[in-house]
Amino acid sequence: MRYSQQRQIIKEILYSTNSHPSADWVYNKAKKVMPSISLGTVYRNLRKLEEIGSIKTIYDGPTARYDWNKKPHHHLKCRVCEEFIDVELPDIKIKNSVKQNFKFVVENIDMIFTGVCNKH
Amino acid sequence: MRYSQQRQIIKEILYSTNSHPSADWVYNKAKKVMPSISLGTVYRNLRKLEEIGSIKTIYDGPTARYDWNKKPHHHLKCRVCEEFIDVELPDIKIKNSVKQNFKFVVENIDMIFTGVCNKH
DNA sequence: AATAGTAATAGGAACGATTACTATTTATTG
DNA sequence: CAATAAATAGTAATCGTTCCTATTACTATT
Repeated sequence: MRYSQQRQIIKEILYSTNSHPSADWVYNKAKKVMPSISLGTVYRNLRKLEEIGSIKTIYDGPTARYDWNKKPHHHLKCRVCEEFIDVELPDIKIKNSVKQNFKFVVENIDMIFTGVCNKH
Repeated sequence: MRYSQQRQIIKEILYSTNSHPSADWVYNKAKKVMPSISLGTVYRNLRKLEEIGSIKTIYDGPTARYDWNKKPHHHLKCRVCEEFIDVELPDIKIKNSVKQNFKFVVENIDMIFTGVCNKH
């Protein structure tokens, strides 16, 4: 994959926040650095960054959000401030329970805990 | 809320399957019973059924799926057959762990286990 | 430094899922 | 059975995302 300034900017924006932003948020931030950047470029590069394993995609209802944190982890979603908070939780037991009880080979677990965070 | 035949049909379709169907799937099934039904009516009534607590909505990427099973439960998603399978799992421990370690009041937990089911 | 080759871009059209709008129909209630 | 208001069908609009295409810009080679 060839270097591109646009992709570099997008990557830096993602790596500078914990807010698990949407593509549109990234696009608006990127426009401040490079006004000519297009939304399609943002989507294409987010997909590429995901492909090469630089970022992860999480889904918040119908919209995708992007996360630089590649360590396996789950998310707390505060319904007051709408923030996503990363949490590393031991999920081995629950994974094994699913494997044994349902003969289902688990490859990935997504957990979203919705509630109220400690700021409220 | 006033009775409507359309809503009744939609509800019956949902309650007759375990496949966690999308709005479009419900629409196509409903058309077989009532050819004049419109897609907007399906969406409006799915929303209403959710509002009054008759069904639950789960998100599969950009598309919503609807579930008559109101008992708290999680989902296994087979990446081969694309089926969603309901599972009741004890999540009290993990919930308390989140509460204690992150001072986060958990109101709801959504877990999606992606992998391969026992048919493959 | 100029060139060729090709990957990446900007901008806009297209797409799938969903919601909004509006004139018409239909359930409910006196 | 007539009045009223909620629900509908059909269609336009919206949202998030992907696709398309002519143009631009990295990079390797001269």
